Amino acid sequence: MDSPRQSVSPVAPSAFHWRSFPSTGLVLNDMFEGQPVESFAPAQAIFWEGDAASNIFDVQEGVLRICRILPDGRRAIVGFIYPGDVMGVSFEARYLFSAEAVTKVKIRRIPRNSFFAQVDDMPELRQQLFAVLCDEMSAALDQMLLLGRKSAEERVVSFLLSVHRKSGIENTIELPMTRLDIADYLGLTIETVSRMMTSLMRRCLISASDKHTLTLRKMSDLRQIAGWDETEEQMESVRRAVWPH
Amino acid sequence: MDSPRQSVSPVAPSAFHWRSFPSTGLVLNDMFEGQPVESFAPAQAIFWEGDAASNIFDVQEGVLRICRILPDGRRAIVGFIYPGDVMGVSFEARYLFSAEAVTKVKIRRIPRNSFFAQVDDMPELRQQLFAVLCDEMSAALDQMLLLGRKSAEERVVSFLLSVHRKSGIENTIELPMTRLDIADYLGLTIETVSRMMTSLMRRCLISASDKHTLTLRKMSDLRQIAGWDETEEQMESVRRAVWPH
DNA sequence: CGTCACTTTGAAAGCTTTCAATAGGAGTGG
DNA sequence: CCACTCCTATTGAAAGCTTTCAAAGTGACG
Repeated sequence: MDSPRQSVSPVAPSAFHWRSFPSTGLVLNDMFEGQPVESFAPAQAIFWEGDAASNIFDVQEGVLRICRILPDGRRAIVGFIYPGDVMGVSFEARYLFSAEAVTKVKIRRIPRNSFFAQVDDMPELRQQLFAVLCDEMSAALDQMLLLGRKSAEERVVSFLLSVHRKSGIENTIELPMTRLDIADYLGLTIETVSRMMTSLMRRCLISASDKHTLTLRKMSDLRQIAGWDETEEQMESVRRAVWPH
Repeated sequence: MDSPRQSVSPVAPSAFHWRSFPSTGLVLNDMFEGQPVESFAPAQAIFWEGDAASNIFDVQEGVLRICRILPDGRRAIVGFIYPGDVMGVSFEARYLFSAEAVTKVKIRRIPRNSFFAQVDDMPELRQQLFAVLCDEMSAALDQMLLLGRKSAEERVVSFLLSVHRKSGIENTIELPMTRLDIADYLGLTIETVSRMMTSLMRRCLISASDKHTLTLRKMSDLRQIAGWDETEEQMESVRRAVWPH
């Protein structure tokens, strides 16, 4: 996937001029240098929704899930966090969601205060912070379309493709999360997720070496099922977040 | 609803100190002063998803819907925009969604370039821009939970309550959008929305003077149906976006 | 080899959608 | 002022997709 470093200096779309800063090459993740690395075991929580949002986190290894819970226990996973992602940059006084380790996870943290103080002073970091927020927003909009208007099969295939785009190697993807996590992410039940997987395998669109390692066999068919037309692919190339000036 | 002016200087949660700037009282909306006011008729589009994101908009009057469409025509409305909202602050080179007038709408626009140039130079505006983005993110997370895990009735009631919070007067709310808009916002069909409304009326939880003007009769019952417990109410008070320092 | 957690599969139930028809309202023209 | 049209909303009945409930299968671990 794109590291923040890569996403800051894309080919500039013609419509704008991009401000050029003295190229220190500083990226958000660098702010965490020198901080101790903390490890979390699978299922451990890093923070809970509603906690005072005292820290910003940099994920070095592993995968996290971020989720919201209804009073009666129903859960929605609103995103998965991969290495290189900066997490907890909500602007509110309290975290908007809980974060839990899916796999073993290594993170570093810095206090919100100093994170924002630094970002406030450095235009380069500021741009990146905006970029992060806008990438998150873009992903959130995609997810709303998925949850509101896609069928179970479309949701599962969309998910597989998005994992592939983020962390796929060749045509194989790793799904470190459980079926329950996937279900809560897609607004389905574990049974439905399982059935859709089975159905895709029977049709040879995917195959599984083990339950958490899949191979995507027919990308173009899968893309069509997910509703990822060429337009969407096109969009990808311009969804590099940048600060116009 | 809260104007940006109000949301910038809330009671500070105890965990942080808030940077105090020379109080110019400048708000994002002020950046649009002097710009001509443009009018749009209901159903007119202000911009389309994928258009070059050349402008930022300030909504003075009316209500807009912002939506995404699947290749086959299925539509998801990802939000409604009310007066005072600033729209189009995506960070990408192209708009992430289409914006269409629900009612007659009056807007002003400024070029992205100058919007960001100004914001970049003024810490006060910067904070507000972050605030806007984070409010949007918070709303997006709420919506994902709604779409992924709430029943039809819970969705409709949640919607009514959120409209009430944004623009309710006493216990009455205006729903300028059609049932189709509401359905596309809630991931339902118009028939289901209609049935839920009918059901709520039969139980005297709401009543309607006309199809677009409702009275919420039993707020606490409605809140319970929507899954808005006291915790959530509590959250509201700390969801005033601010820049920690 | 037994336990436990996760996953898969089957069958029935349930909720929402689809299809179809009716009703209500605003605007137009005779 | 009424008839007519169009669009939106409501209501009913049947269909469909996903969920729920239940049971069996799989794999990691002690």
